[in-house]
Amino acid sequence: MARKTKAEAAATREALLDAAEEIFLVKGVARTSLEQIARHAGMTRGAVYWHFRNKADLFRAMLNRVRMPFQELVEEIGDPGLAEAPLEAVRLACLSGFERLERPRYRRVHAILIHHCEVFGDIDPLAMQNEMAEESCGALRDYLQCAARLGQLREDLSPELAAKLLQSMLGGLFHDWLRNHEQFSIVEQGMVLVETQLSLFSRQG
Amino acid sequence: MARKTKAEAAATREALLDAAEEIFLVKGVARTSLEQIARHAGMTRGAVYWHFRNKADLFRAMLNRVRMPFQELVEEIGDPGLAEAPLEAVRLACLSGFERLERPRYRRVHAILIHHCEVFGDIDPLAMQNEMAEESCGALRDYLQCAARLGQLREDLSPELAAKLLQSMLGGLFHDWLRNHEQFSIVEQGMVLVETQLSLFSRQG
DNA sequence: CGACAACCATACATTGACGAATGTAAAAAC
DNA sequence: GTTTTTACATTCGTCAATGTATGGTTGTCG
Repeated sequence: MARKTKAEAAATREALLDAAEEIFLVKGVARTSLEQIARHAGMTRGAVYWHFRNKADLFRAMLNRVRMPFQELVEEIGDPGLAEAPLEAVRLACLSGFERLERPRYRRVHAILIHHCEVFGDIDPLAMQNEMAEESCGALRDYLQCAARLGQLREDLSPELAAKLLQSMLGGLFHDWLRNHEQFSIVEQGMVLVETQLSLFSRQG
Repeated sequence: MARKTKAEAAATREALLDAAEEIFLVKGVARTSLEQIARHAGMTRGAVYWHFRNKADLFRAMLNRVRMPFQELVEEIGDPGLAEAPLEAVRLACLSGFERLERPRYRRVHAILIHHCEVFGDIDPLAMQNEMAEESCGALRDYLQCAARLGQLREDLSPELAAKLLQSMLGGLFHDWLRNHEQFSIVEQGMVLVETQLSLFSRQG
């Protein structure tokens, strides 16, 4: 095959990743061959093995397009008055996260990671989920501890417990929605749940 | 090979299912061959193909050993005074469910279904999870509606919303614990979360 | 304006899992 | 006691997927 220009080569790389997302989501990671991915992108396996060493490498590249640490969601808001309103910061961060998840690429990749892949090669999706969970839980705990210091939490509720409650609820919602996103809108439903949960946490709930 | 007695044959069938559970949990369903299952049970693939038509059939048989509908958990309690205390009924049902999950067989099979298998053959684990989720959510809604009629819920909280909140929280807890059960005890941690959530729901929280 | 290396297609070798066919020895049935 | 069936073990053909080696253009850089 003839050599492509650098931009064209980068485009076929993205096309391969797009095709992988779509097929992984439908057939699962284990049951999709590199041949199917290549054909769906209008290429052959040669292109795949040029851009990626193997399926695990391709999988990692797919994940790297959608990294979304929790801290980024808060910084993304950029409101400087949030240090005194940690509960509102959590609310806005959830909103920001939900809106991102509605973008097809984010939704698909997270659905694949959580619901459509097993361990394979040197990839351990459960370990990745553990990292994500611990990171978000830690961030939530920080904000709720801050809220507790400011007296914005019920006195009979420890911030650690509230953080775990909220994190479990968010995780459950996340899983449910990723299982089939057509059942409900995660922005609408999620914000209703987050707001009622936070109002139950707050002093004058 | 020599023929075994009926009891011995049933025992090897169970041994094959036990072996499948253990290996599925470690290597994932897709990456374990029937050969590995048979060898781990001290048999060969011939035994597997005698007792099961194929891998999907074996998988279904594995699931059938641990069916646990939500309603059963309530009936299992058998306390007749529960019609007037629906929140307590929910609490006890959660306790009963948590205790069951700590039994290795239940824990392993659910972990496999949720975290260690993709679609394969005519098996769709996500559809099964959907059924489980809708069933438990429906049951929770019934109990919380009952609680609302009895005036045991905060007036500013609809029972439907409370049910979704609780169901999401339980689902998140469920997923987190099944991901690695050594992180915490689901009976202890789960009951703390359920009780605080229910107390936040109740009128004099 | 060459020469090289990038970009991808094609062909080939290897692996390993499945499923079916067949063998067999003992338990059940009569 | 003979026959039949059960409960496996063994073997083998097939096929799909992987990985590698190789070839052929054509951008791109000195």
